[in-house]
Amino acid sequence: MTDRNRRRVTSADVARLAGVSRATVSYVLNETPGQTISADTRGRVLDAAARLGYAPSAAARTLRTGRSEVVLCLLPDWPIGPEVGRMLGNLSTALARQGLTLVAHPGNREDRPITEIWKAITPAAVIAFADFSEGEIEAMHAAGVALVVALFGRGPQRGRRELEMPQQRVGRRQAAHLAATGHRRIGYAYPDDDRLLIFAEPRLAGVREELQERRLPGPAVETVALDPDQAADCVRRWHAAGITGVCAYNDEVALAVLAGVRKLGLAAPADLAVIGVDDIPPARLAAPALTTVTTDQVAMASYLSATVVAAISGKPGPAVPISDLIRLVRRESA
Amino acid sequence: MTDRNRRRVTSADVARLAGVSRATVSYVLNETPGQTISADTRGRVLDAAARLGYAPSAAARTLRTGRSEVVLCLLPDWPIGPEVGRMLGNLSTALARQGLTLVAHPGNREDRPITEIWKAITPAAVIAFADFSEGEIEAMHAAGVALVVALFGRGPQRGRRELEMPQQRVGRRQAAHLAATGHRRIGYAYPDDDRLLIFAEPRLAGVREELQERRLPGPAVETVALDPDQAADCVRRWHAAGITGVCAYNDEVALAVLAGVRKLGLAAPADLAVIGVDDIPPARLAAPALTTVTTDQVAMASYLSATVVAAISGKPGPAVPISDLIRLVRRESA
DNA sequence: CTGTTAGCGCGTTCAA
DNA sequence: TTGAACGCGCTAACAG
Repeated sequence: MTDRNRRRVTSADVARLAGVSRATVSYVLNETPGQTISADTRGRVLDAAARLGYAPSAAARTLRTGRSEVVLCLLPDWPIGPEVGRMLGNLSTALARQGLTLVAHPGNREDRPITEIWKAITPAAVIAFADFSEGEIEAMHAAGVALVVALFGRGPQRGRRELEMPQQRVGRRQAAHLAATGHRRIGYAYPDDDRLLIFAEPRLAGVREELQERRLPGPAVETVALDPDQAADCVRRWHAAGITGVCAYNDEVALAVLAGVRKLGLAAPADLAVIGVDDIPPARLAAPALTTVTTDQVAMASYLSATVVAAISGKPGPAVPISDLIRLVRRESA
Repeated sequence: MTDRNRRRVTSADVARLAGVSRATVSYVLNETPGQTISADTRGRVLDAAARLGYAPSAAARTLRTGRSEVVLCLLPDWPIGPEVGRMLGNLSTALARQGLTLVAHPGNREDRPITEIWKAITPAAVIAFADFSEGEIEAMHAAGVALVVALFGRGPQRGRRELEMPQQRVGRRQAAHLAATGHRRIGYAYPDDDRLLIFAEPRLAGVREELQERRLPGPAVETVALDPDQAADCVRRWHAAGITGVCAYNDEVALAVLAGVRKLGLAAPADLAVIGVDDIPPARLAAPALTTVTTDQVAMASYLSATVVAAISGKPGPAVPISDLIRLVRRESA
């Protein structure tokens, strides 16, 4: 039944079967405003298209309109967890509502330069976790990419820094909770992976700010690896220094701290309170259940989506929604 | 300095600056075999292209050649963890070596149908986690997609089932370890999420097979939610039924079982041995450290990549590498 | 109001 | 090394 090696079905095929011109097909299928097509013709075209299984060539359309409906997200080269996954899902949904398709490119550092990637896609916009170089932004605009957004990154840059502020607030929230529950000497568990620095720096900065505002001493920073023994060493040092509460970079690091605490025969939060970030599933399954801070991914995604849509259509983006983005999930560890 | 609203740089611009025809530009830039271009001309073209920052339009190229360099991966709508992330990264690298660009689409079920997605991309191949319907496969081929691969799925289907077998082996490996360490009555911790069924079924089937071969009673299956209390109920039932070892669907479920064990004041592996799948970072940080089974993502990715590349070029794919894909990470819980 | 003709957008490739 | 046609959908201009 199915012819294996037939040509693509084009709008010309539909036109032929419907007995109309290609232009008419286009008008009907796109519901072009300002064009009046009789219900009869409409029906014939629609019918023919359905019968043939017509799918317009994205390439041709993109070529003609100079704009694709695709938004490209360049993923960071560090391991992406469920949080990023959720965020992408939400963003995808939000963009889909605007007729945009989100695709993500998993960026391994050994891969060819990102140039190759957007060249192959011709996206309407590019969203990345790290900064772009001036040259890259240059080149993308030259290639017709409307918008380039960097989610995180340091240094003066033309790309917007849409999500950096929330990251700092995450840190502040952690510190605030610890301070509010009576902790005075606080530690920070920094991740053992340079690639996470774009996230870790603003979070740590947030902790610093919060402590400063409350006139508490700055955090005792330890780099903690995802290993019970190494984490135990850090815990020992914190304990010896009179630290009673620790903000961890994320839940995984917090879990490592908890493992260290257990290893030393100590208890959380009695000997050391621990608070993470993300609320990954294992957090509530830890011993003790991990207190953590999450961001409202749905709100974040729809904000980001609005920014992208606005920028593509040349309008100014929405204001950053500062409130209610961050939530504390209080469990047992702090 | 940078003109904000200039036109795209096209091959015509390069041709003009280099003082040659567009055809020549194309030949030089693509290093078309069978064409002889003088070193001088070559140099001028290359130089002009670089000076203008020329990036060929992917859309035009795709339109003309009828084939894009993009491989689209349709992600499942369940939360993707670090394992899938790693796999995508590896696959991306492997495909990049072949000149293909991998992009992933995070598929939320509320999104528009997948049709919209490949229409917007025109990929050379589509890889998906779940099965496609006959109609979808039909439509994709009609739209010029060369290859459609379903990674998992049940039912007779034209799409290949490239990774299903390894999943069964994962289950077998879990059961084999438990059996080898003296367990006779074994439980299976099934995930509390219907969307995971495509993974869960083959894994459970693998456990069943292994037990059957060893003439042991079939697994006592419990659906365990990611919640300490509910997990404790399951553990209680297992314990009462004389089950001494449990294979969990994945590490998260295993962590839940472990939480249940602790909750009841029992100990792992003394009262109940637990073995997971994936080796997520929290696994080694659990109490006790979780024994688990992993698959060699790099090998898997390069195998999958080879399959895609072969199929795109019309050659038969490589054989499934059955050996050394699955590794046991033995820690304390089993 | 209905629908058609014609040409564009851009890289590729055959025939000259 | 080049002119010219092609792949496919969009849309301004135009004719019934």
